[in-house]
Amino acid sequence: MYPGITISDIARHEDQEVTLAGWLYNMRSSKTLHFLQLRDGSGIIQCVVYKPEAAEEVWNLCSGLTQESAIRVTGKVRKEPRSSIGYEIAVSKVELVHQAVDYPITPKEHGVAFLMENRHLWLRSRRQHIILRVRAAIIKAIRDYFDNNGFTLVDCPILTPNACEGTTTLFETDYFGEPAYLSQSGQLYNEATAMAFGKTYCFGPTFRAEKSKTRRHLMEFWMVEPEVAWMDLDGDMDLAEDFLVYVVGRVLEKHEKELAELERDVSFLKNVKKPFPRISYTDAVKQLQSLGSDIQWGSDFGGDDETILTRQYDRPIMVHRYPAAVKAFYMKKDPSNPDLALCVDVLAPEGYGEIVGGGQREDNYGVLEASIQHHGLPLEAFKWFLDLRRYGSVPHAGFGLGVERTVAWICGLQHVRETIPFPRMLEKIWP
RNA sequence: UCCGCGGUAGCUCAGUCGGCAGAGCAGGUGGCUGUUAACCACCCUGUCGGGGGUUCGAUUCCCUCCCGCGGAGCCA
Repeated sequence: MYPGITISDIARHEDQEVTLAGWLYNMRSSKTLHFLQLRDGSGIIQCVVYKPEAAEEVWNLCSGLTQESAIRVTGKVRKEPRSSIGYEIAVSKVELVHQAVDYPITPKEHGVAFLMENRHLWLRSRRQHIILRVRAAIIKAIRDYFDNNGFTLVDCPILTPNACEGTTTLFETDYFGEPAYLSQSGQLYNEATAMAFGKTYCFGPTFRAEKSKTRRHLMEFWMVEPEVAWMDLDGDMDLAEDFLVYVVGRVLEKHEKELAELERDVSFLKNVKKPFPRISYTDAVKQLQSLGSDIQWGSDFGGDDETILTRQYDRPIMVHRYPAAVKAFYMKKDPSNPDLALCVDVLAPEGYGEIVGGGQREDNYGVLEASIQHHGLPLEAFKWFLDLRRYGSVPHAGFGLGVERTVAWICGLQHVRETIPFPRMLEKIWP
């Protein structure tokens, strides 16, 4: 058995008798008519049972159907101008495969807590369905961009022996009696693969055990991380800009209708064109202060600062050269001012904030070794990483893009929890 | 971890200045020849988050715990 004709494909079967397999999304009835809304994962179509023309057992079976019961419906595909998809099914036969009892998500309003408890069922709802399809399209566009531009996919390990950056809290697991940690970034391993392949990217889940409880945080999230040998910070910004323009353009090109169904105002997305404003951290701080923020040079932006700053622009902005003191140990210092790191964050507009973080890496053995020690990290754990600076060290750079934040931004969502099928949130790991 | 808001029917919520708990939806029954979160009528539904306290009486006031939501910090 293999699924046959799908609803998305129904236009090619006009005036033919077809059998569709799916679930009953909703039903409305009157004395002589049943309107079955059939959902098959590819779409929803209305199936009409007209009593005077229907077999008695078909009519009676439909009278007892419940929301989300599994059925096979046979009937003729006919053009119907009143239908939102232009077609409906004139039913001749219905087979009940499984009767659902008391499906909890009714076609009415529900609260987020209830829906998250029923996330395994919520995925069947129209809005969630659209969001996850757009997510899939975004991921496809990301892969296509790198695959078509000379990058090799070289994935990084998820189980790691030590903290990559030594800054954030990691999930610890037991690795045959030794502690191991779930990766929070493929960054360090990516530097090794870039020295082997030139242009690489990794794409997978990453884990942060931080007690973050905001609309922008998940404990488990997906990140794509390109890394390029012989690339400096300016090249890194060129790449991030070109990449984001491509991804947003691809989604708009193929999924604008879905975004409209999510009531996304796509005008901001249509502004995602080169060039993105490139603002130094120092200038951004001055700009924020003139806008009323009490931020001081040297501290990282707060959520409000990011929102205030991004609202000044009509497209993503790239803020570069943050104070080295607030950045990771592997960031290369700006030769013209060693208090600054050669790094960049891309901030999405409309208050969505940081979706990309990256920069140029320290390629000098002695400087990197000192930085590891300065950050209080164990040198022996980074021996292999230092090796990359002993054997043909070259300038290199890269960045990481958070998939869920990108999906939230493109879809215009309030919270990242709807951008992944089963979000892992603070102290909430069910379903 | 901290700050704020909340927990009342299966769901979304109202309400009780301390005195028999109430709407809509869902579910059930009946009605309606084209519905689009269909509509109309009737019926059914409660540990008012848990524990303790004050009180003649607590769902309501107080304390405490649990859970949820929003935000901060940190980050993608």
